Amino acid sequence: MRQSILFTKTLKEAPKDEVSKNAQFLIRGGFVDKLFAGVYSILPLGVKVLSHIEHIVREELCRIDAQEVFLPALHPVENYQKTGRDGIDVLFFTEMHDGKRLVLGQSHEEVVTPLLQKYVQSYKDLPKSVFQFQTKFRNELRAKSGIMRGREFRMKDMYSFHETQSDADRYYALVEDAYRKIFDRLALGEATIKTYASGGTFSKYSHEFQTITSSGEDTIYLCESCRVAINKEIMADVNGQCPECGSRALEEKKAIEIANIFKLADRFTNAFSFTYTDQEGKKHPVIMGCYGLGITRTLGAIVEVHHDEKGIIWPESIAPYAAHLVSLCTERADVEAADELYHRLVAQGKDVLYDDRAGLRAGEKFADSDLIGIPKRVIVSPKTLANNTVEVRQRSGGEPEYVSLSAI
RNA sequence: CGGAGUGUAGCUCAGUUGGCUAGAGCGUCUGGUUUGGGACCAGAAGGCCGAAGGUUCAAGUCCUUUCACUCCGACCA
Repeated sequence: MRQSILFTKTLKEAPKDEVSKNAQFLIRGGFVDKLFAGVYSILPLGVKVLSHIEHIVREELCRIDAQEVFLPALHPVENYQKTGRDGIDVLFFTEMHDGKRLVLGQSHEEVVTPLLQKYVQSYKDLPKSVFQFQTKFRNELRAKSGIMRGREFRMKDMYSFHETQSDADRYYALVEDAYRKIFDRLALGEATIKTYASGGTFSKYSHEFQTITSSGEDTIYLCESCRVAINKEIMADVNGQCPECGSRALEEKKAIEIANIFKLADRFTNAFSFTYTDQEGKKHPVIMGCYGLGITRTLGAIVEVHHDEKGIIWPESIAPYAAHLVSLCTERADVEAADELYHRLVAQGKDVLYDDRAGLRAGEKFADSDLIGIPKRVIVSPKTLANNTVEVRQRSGGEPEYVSLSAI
């Protein structure tokens, strides 16, 4: 991608009323734009990062036999009346011309449960797991923390269906393991802590995945030896002890919940009379689990964890581009040499952002490159061309490396 | 929905006890000089001062209403 054709521009200053680092850098770098409180446009660079995050999530979920679907965002209100959730206050309502009431999807139990019901009748049809990437709508009382709490946001949600609770528990553990791998690949593994949280009616606890960051909205208590944490909301229920080792040596941290896993038992399947027939011909309620992972929020969390005073430092796995080719060339012959290098990299299948903008000084280009945060920077200039090299630098710092043009 | 704060140029902000023909920096456009860390010089364009009422000879400035945004609560992925 030639940077000269990119329609977004970087900003020198952050919008005055954005406080959170994720919002400041994502807006300044041209990854997102705020339309109004809690509602953001995702711009070309942001789309690249988001799609890389989703690619990783998709790969790991497919490994545990989950199947991708894409469910509607418009839901008939009747489904919520069946589950008794038509009164919850985060729902956005709208209606059709004939007055039929609709809900803008805030979650998809009310859609996915009757969907699977159409295909699952027998124990032979279980277990099943489906997931999607969706825009969720939640009428938050207050949007805040940049893209971390929006009224419209992207989320991966997954639902699994089982014969028994023990099979659901087995899958729950598989999802936990898949999430661990996802967070490792997103360079959030270190900072992301499995956290005990309130479980609702059907299990003692649910589990959240909390990324430790000062801009987080949740307070968790971290047990260093187990690397698990307890959400403040249930500290009283666990008597202030780590549920795994009983330790009381817990450290208070601010964190942002980027994912959760939840046992639903027959909470939703009962509402739709969703049963399966076992070997003896008896009917049983299908047992469900649900597993959320906030894609937009994860994007924000990664920026919160990986930045310095100059800008974002993307992990390689999700960087918008594999490399930032920064040209400082002005003379025609040099510019042509830089162009040629860019075309060579593209021909090699490398996804490169090429700063070919004319008339900018080196300082401006470097500052933009720091802000955008592509981990590898390749500088081509009259100086390097005179030696038949390019200069390669890591965004994270360290000494430059000079690579011969013939080696590229 | 309670508390606090902010709305002035594309962006960040000045604007004193009401006197404004509304400013600066950045960005944009023209020309010139520069060219490895947001450089410099000269010029130009760009504003219904969030919106609606009101007070006044006079309102960006005071009053009322309203809308929006940010932060702190409550609530929530």
